[in-house]
Amino acid sequence: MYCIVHFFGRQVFFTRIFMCSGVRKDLKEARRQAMMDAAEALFLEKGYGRTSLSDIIRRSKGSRTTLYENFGSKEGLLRTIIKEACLKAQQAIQADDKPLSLTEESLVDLGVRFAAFALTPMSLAVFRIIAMERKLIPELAENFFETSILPIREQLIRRFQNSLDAEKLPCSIDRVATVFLGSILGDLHFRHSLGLSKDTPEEIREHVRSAVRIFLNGIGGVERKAA
Amino acid sequence: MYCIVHFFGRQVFFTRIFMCSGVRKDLKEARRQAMMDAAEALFLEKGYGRTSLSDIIRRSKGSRTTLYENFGSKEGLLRTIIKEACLKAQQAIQADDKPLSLTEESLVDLGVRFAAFALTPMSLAVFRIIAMERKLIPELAENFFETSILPIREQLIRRFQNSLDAEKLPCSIDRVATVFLGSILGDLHFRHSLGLSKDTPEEIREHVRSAVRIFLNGIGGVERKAA
DNA sequence: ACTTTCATGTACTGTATAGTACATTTTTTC
DNA sequence: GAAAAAATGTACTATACAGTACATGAAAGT
Repeated sequence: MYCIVHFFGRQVFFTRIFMCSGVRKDLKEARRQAMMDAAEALFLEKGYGRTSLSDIIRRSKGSRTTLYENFGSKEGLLRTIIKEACLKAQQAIQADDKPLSLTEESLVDLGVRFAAFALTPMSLAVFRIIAMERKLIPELAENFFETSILPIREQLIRRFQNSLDAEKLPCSIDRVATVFLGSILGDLHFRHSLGLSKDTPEEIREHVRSAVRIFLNGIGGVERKAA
Repeated sequence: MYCIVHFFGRQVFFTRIFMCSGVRKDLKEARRQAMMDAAEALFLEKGYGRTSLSDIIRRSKGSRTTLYENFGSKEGLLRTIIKEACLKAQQAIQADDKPLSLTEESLVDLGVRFAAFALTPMSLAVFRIIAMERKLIPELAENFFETSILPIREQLIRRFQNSLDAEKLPCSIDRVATVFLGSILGDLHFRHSLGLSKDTPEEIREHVRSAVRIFLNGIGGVERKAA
């Protein structure tokens, strides 16, 4: 048995593999994975509509037949990619479930990790694709939201419920969490979605720090200043 | 002279017009406008990639030749539509330049008008299209940002400069304005871009009110609470 | 009224592409 | 080691579409 392994960026696949028995499934799986990697890369790069199956086949060094056996159609491939992306997002977020105290530093850290995740080329591309193809895959749009933003919001809500006096807040805990996340991500996500700017990690941290400061003041329960 | 006027939804165009002299230019302009209306509607509905020129020609009851004479190419048509949308946005925002005091009611009103504008099907569609085609029309992406978000932010910044003591703020005035707008729009725009939910005006107002309250507390300049 | 000019409509071309059918190669089974 | 089964590669089909060329028809000038 021998195999030739190609490296294409972060993408690994096998060709010309003469195997001992029982390895077939692995090969099939490897091909499938190679196709998904290629499709993912191309969808991120050019979007769903502009990516042709031939592109994907070329890049993955696979074949049309294999693609159709694994995914059934172009749409099937898209669904698989998006689902996988959601799964990855979920795992990344769960792995990131650090204990959270309501100090500036702690919230800034949470915010920066959240922003860093949401501004990943991957996250942005998935967002764009779903925004565009939302009529094709509406249930995956929900899935995306539920596995990316919602877990973080719920983590925040739990934390707030334990530490904040709901009576003294200017609005419900749910809204507090929503407003907080929005203030962190709103501007950044909007600009990055449009490909307008690529803020440095330092700039992002500074922005998040500003948002956190205003937020912590904001839920402090002191009387407002009118001008 | 007589003309037959067709109504197709909000779209008006003329066919079979036998005119007195000098009206030709008007007809040409009407045709051009009909095409832009049709293209706009279709781009909003199906996106740029999924809309074919034949669709647009059919819907506008115009002809291929006219389309190419007016816009040169499909991309030219897209550019025209986006530019026009930016222009409309700019006008809508300028018309909306009410005097602003830093009271809760005043900021809620501003926020609600801002959100209402940004969550318009039109605004969302333009956003989606630019996000998707940003590599085709990068300068229009900038243009979009500069004519939609930026004017409002600058209006806020001017207002803040007049009324707030920069020394007492937790961060620069620019960031204050950015964070404020983000806290209002972040969550709403994200969900609406994905087509996930259609909040009622009441819900939007409640959300904006929450954001404004937290914000006004937040810039109050009091010491933060740590937990 | 006749010609010129401009606007419009339509038929066509070349290309790209999703999906299918079949041929080829590799692995398993006996 | 030959036949069967499975996986893979490739050639093809049908279609959709952007863009072009040309034909048709109406208004303007004289």
